[in-house]
Amino acid sequence: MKKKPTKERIIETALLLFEENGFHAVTVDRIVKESGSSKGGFYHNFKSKDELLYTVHDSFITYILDKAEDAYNRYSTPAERLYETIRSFVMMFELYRPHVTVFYQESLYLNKEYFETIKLKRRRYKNMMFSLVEEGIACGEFRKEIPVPITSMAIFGMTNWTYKWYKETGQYSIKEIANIYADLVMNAVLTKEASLKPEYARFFLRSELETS
Amino acid sequence: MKKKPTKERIIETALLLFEENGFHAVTVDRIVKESGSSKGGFYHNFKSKDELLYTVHDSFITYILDKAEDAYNRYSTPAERLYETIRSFVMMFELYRPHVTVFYQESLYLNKEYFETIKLKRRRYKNMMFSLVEEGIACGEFRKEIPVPITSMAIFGMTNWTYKWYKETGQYSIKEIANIYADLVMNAVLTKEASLKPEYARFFLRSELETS
DNA sequence: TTTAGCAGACTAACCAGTCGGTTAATTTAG
DNA sequence: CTAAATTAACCGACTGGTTAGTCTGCTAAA
Repeated sequence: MKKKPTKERIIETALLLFEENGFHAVTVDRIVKESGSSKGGFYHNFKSKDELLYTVHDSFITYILDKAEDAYNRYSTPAERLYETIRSFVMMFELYRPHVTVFYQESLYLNKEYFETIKLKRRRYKNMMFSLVEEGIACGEFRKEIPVPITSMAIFGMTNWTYKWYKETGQYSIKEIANIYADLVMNAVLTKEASLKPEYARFFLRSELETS
Repeated sequence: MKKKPTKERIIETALLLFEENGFHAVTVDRIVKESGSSKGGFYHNFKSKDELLYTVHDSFITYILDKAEDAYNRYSTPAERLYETIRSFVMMFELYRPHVTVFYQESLYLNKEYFETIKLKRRRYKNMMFSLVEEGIACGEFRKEIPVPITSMAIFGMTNWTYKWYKETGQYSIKEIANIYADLVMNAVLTKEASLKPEYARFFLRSELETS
């Protein structure tokens, strides 16, 4: 049984403590104690408590940017891309819910320089969603009466909010939730014609009656 | 020119400071200074810094519960009730955005007893949304394949998230945003038949072409 | 020998809350 | 109505506890 490196142990412990108690309510002494490390160990691996917070932020946004680019490259129509982006984002909560919580809850407390770096990556993610919706409207798959920025932020809100309530032990699996969210969004944005395309039928949930 | 009472001035100042900097990054000394009061004035009006945080929380949740009950009583079909609830919720941001920010951002730091009180009211609001969706499915206006809890939380997420990005100076007015959100949700949840009812036509945005 | 990694006692700064005192309003007594 | 007494509202210097970060030193690997 080989022990994980100190740095990793500190990050993992801090992540869970920050999630539950908030950045300011968690002391370095507590992180150090619960991760089985020491003040010396902590400040050997991190310049400051702020740098630790930044590390947690960056690991998540880097991961999710990667996933979104992936969904974009694997599919060719806006409808498919949006569908996959939403599903992969929601399914990410299985592994990264604590990261997301800290990301959205504690970013206020990031130092100015750290905050700027994160903001850039965050903006890149936002722009990807805007483009997705814009392309969908441009090619006639999405309804043209829904404005790009508001629709995009609505989708973000719906998916991001999951961190506030999702529990692994809940009655719906993360995959089911992902499919429901994707269904809701596709119903909300697709034009009538696009939603009737047989190759897009897979986007929609089926009611029990239809299956019989 | 009569001055507002100390208590109000403290609440208003604290609200803005908490919103921008977070509860723990704002000291009582700073609140006192920027509101033109003093330590004595502060502790005369509040038992503790925690009680001030509670006051801010309670004023918002009480207001929004009221609005939701109102929307419920003024209309008689689930579709109309949901439509109005969403619109009144989003329009609330015009006045209460700082409250909402503090409500969702700093509730971690509420004392146990205070937190319990707020949790009860929060739960009442959640239950209202669940009932709304449930009744819509039961009477056949909403699609029966969308599960009540997930759909409800999706609607919450979409609307609540607004506090993260809404600016009064943005290109869309709060009323426009409210109408767009309501359109998206109605498209997502209504059955085909319900959405064709002429009395529900007002729920949907019209594209420029249709108006000519 | 050197140095990376870590341990833990120590410190300086910060901050929520206290306390003794002041002023202004309201109530009571004559 | 007037003076005295009481209370509400407020002021700001001070304190005691807390906490991020430092520093000296130890151990084991290179």
